[in-house]
Amino acid sequence: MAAPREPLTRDRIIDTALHIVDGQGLSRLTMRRLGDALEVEAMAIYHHLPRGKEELLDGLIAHVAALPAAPVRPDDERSAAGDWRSQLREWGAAYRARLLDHAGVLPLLVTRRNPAALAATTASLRDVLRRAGFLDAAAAAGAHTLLGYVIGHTALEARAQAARRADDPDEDIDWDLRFGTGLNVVLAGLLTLP
Amino acid sequence: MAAPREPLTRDRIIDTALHIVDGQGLSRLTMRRLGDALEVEAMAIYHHLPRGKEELLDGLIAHVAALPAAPVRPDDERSAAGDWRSQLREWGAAYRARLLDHAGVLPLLVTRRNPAALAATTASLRDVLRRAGFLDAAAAAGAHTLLGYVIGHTALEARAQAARRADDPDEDIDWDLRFGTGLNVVLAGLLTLP
DNA sequence: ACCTGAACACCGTTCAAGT
DNA sequence: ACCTGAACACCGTTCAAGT
Repeated sequence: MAAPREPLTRDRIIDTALHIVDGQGLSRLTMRRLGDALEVEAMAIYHHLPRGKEELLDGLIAHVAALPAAPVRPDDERSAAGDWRSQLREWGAAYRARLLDHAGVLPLLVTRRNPAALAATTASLRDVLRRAGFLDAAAAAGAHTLLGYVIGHTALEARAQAARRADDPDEDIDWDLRFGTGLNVVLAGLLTLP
Repeated sequence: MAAPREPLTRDRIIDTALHIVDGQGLSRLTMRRLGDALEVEAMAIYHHLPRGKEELLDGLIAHVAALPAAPVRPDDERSAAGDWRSQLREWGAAYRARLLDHAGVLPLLVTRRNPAALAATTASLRDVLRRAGFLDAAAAAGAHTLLGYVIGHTALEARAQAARRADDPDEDIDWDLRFGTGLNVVLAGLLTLP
């Protein structure tokens, strides 16, 4: 008797696709290979993702990029004024780690596809800054500055790690330190906003 | 008599490819279409770019991303101390404009391909900061912070512009202003570096 | 040296058909 | 409702052949 196959699901499809991207790279993600990994014909995927590969890539972005900055408790009394800096430092470290874990998805984040995928994260950053006392306009601009830095700097890091090989060890950068330094620069600069 | 065809050249190939990407998007850049645009069979391209499409994309990145921050004159006496800020503001505006002009190449900048393409730009930024009086370590970190911000924020902008349509005018962001605000945040924060 | 033609092993996707 | 098989219009690339 055949093993009772797990039913095909949108979530399971996207999880499996992410696994392929993480393990073999974005260019190896094909509908046929994804079908193989799901033990199904490639065409079955279209039943759950009618827009095909476009929808699959949109799903990958949404899965990786939606990491909010604010903790679940929206009005934590214990968070002293000024604590927003360490909260954003923690968020930045977590977001960077997530992007590096799924570095194959990074190029998709810079495409015009699924532009809404970062809306929740941006809104969350804006809220943190607003609660810290920033005016609306400053909070909105600060959120974009922060997110832009984190995504861009992490992209530079991912690129540089590809160049690091035995015959080119002259550039020996501590990326943990460098990311933290830059994040502190941005956080310090936010204080100059009106 | 047939028109004397312009000889095929590495530069002409990459220029034509960039034209296709700018006009039709990265996904429409195929070796066959590129051959058509060059009035040549696609296979002729391989004679000038032996590594094929990989080398073509590497060339696109190098062509778009290598915009130095320092002017040609490396030791301009007239540049007063403190003028480095406006110099970096000008560079940032120019770099952003270039990335937006070739937004289709942006995803390639976040891939692991051609990791050396940003080396010249990074070195140039480091030099500007060093001449402004920053210590070596601070100049290196500051260069990455700046470049990361500019690339990341511009990527956010390119994404957002894809979402802007008639039925979604609630988010009406002045991106020129927003980019400048964030750049000023980063520049102000650099002053906190040792 | 430079380009072509034909061929190979792949793609994403449609569509009628099965259960 | 959910999946399959065959087919279509494409890809990137190799390789022998032309000039």
